[in-house]
Amino acid sequence: MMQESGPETKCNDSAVQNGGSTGNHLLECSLRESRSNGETPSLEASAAELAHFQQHQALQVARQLLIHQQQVSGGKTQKRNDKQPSLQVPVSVAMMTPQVITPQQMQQILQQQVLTPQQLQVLIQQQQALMLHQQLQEFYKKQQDQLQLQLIQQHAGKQPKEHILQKGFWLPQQQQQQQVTTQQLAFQQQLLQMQQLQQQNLMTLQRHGLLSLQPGQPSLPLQSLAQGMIPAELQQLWKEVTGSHTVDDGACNNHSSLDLSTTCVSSSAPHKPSLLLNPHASTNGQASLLTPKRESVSHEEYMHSHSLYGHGVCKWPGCEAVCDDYSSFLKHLNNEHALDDRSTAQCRVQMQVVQQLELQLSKDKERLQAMMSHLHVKSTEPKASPQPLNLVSSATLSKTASESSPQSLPHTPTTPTTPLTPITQGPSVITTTSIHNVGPIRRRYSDKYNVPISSDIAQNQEFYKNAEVRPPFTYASLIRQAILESPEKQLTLNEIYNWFTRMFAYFRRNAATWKNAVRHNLSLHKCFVRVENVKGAVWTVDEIEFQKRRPQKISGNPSLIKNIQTSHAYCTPLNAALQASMAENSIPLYTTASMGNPALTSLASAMREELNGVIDHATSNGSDSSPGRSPMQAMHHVHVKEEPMDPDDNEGPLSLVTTANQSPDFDPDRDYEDEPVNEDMD
DNA sequence: GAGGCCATAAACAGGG
DNA sequence: TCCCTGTTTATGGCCT
Repeated sequence: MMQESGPETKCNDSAVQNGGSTGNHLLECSLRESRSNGETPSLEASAAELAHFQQHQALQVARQLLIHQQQVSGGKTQKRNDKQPSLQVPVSVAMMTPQVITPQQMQQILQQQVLTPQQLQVLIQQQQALMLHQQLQEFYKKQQDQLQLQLIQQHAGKQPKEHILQKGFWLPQQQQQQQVTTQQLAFQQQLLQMQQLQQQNLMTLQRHGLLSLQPGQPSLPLQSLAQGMIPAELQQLWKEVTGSHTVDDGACNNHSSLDLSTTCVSSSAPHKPSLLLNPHASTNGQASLLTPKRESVSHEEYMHSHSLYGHGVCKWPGCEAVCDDYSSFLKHLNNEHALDDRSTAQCRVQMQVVQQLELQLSKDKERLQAMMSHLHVKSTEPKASPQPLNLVSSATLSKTASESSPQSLPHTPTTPTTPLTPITQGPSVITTTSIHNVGPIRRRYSDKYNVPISSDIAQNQEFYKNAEVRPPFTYASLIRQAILESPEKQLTLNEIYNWFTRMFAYFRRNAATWKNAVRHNLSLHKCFVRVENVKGAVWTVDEIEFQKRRPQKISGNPSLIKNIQTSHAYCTPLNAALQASMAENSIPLYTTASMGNPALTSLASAMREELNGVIDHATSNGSDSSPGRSPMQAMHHVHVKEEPMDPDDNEGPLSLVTTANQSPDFDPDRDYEDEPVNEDMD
């Protein structure tokens, strides 16, 4: 009745002409499939209704995306008859990639290795967003035309015969006319409903973490939604670059719907979703709201791909609810973080955080460029890895990791996360190596140097847990940290092993090697005391011995002092710069910044610790200048809690119990020993 | 170049 | 016998 063959064929053709992207192709397949079900005239009406419904679904998503783009591009009032083909590229995208890059150009970029995988990912996502936008513009326009045409046809009653199928019976003529009017009303109601749903969907997108992107990435939900619509070449390129597990884009699985099924699906009839957003390229291990349930992809693979879920904990800002498995997490997500005022407010806050981070990043990048140009420092790694913005020399991480891992551990720049700066593009920071050292260095830091191991581990806990990167600390420092983190300040050897494997992904390999080293260090260093226990033997830390390890040299060797001071002097202005930048961008340290944002939390923590260190450093220079106490010891003094000291002991911070467990990420009430340990990985 | 620190490897012994 | 734990020695790299 609706003469649907014409417009739909046009629509399909246009979809193919637009590059045959996966998403449109899926939609087209779906539409075509639905039409194929209604070949006989008697079924034409129902088929049309089905197609209508599917179009309605597709239109919802399309409009939702367009509206978001309108909001991004200036908050223009949405018009239902938005037929303007003008491409409103989001600012963040337009700034980066004003044009769609062809696959050939992308290939060229890849061959030239100008970009890091992270940069490439961002670029690809931007490209996806652009292409999706274009496709959706066109698709949406055609859908609008088609819908209007249908409305006009219904209204004018020009159909030769109106076969309205309702409940399986043919209606009399009066009922048919009434049905037409009813349809019109329903149609208008649907259109109104669409607008409401668009808003809901948008909020759901934010709720599902789409806006909690890493700094440097455009805060654009489209990039995730667009992942199913990239051209095959880009997908292939991206597969090659990231090696990420992607799902083959051949089959259309109706279970491959969205995590936001609560809105998209529930808002419609329980039909098979016609628009499938392909969960392609869970890029960078980062989250997408897409939680495909395809059988070809293991469920656990995607457990780690949801940015709101990690290590069995809901990462919704301020939540941290423990979810045993992914399904329980989803239940929790839908129950506890449903669309309400609170979640909406949190989303807004998160949006602001992301925006501020992006702003901060851009400013700091400019500042960095100015600094580097001023210092004539050659950009360390223009195509290289995201350097961790670690107060430890980031080069140490990679250097030591690569150096002492003959098994060629994957210390690639594409590790899941990096300390403090999960994704940065280009040289994020001037490392100490790039300034002070030329060539490889090998240095590991004990607590006696300028970086408290507790704070570093606490700040980069997730990084160390996930990335097989060697921590830049000695075995002795790590062992000590493990012992001091324990409630009773004593651990058995096996518990030390467990701490290593639990805290560091690096130590989940080559167990024989590092375990031997642990035993060796325990025996070798006098600071580790073996105490016979009822259950066996436990190891404790003799802080006196630990602090005495190299006091004379540090206090007596001017070069060492200078080195430490240099390091310290380097860290302090860095944090000052960070603080200034955050202040400049009005990022409160302990409010929104720390609200579920590990990066900012870490920054704040690092700055807090560093400021403590500076204060204490100044104090120690003045009053506490006892010989044998290194500047680091003085700094460390901030992080230690003095216990009743032996009055006869004048050796400085003796009998100290570090308060490492007061680090931001440490939960003193948490029984780490009860946690599952990767014993099987040995 | 010497000395120290550290990582790694290995041998060895004792106990469960 | 095997494994775990603990000790000791040797070697090499890196740094000061």
